[in-house]
Amino acid sequence: MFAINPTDPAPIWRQIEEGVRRLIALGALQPGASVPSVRDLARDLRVNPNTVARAYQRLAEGGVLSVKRGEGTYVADEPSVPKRAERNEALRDAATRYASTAIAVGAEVQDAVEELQSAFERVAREHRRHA
Amino acid sequence: MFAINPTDPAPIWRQIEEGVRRLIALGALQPGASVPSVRDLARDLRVNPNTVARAYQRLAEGGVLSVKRGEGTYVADEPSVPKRAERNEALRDAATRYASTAIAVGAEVQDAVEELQSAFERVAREHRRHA
DNA sequence: CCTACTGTATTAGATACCTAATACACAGCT
DNA sequence: AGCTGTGTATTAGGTATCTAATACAGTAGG
Repeated sequence: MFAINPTDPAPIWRQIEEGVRRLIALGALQPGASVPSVRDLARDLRVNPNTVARAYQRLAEGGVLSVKRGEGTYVADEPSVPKRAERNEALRDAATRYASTAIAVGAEVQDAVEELQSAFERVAREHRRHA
Repeated sequence: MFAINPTDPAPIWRQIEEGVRRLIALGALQPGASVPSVRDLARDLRVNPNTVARAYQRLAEGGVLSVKRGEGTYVADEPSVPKRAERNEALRDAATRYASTAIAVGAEVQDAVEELQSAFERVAREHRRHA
């Protein structure tokens, strides 16, 4: 699936939440597909089942996953996508954080852009592999 | 100086540390210049003095700031800059985080790049203002 | 000397997060 | 029915962060 980054200050449940959204956005997880069970993913990520459960619950609330209690969890038939406003806000926020640290380490815009493009390819490729 | 982002999962002391590095990298804080006192900056950022102190101490350890106890804190005469290796690693890490969330919200590379460029300008401009 | 400002240190409390260990309720399958 | 695998809930303990309040130590200036 994906990996947890221990150096990322973001809480693990949020990393999981984002990871699932990523897989769906990339098409690695199609609508109706089943996602790993809470315990399976927890073992896979070397993480506590409660943490995975928290991420799944948030995704279910957000209409991204569909939970069938006792049976399993699936990608919703029509996975809800963030509205344009929220989407732009999130993107802008993330861009600000990236730009801030880039400037702090003395990088130029060009460096940051190149590194970003590499990251895009790398993340996408990594996901299509384990799909 | 700069602002604290409450939505940023990074701890406040790290945001302060990065903020100071940013100001120096942009030339808004020249070598030898005095930085606000612990209490002043704390009041300015609406934050506890201990949190600011922690950031200053780390920056002093890193050779970025020079502390004169009882007198004040100043930008080091030759502010140490991260080595190329660490710098690239940090940039790469930050780029990965940005790319990850960008993909998660369904953004394309072009969108992410544009937003990044805007963020660069915005952050730089914001700093030169309050310099 | 005294006051006012520096950075520093300590203690305590609150909150968020993660882990671990148990349970419980539901679905599917033999 | 019994077993196994689902998601869910609860309790406890540990760690990191932030805040608040209070001191202590050093410097500058009236």
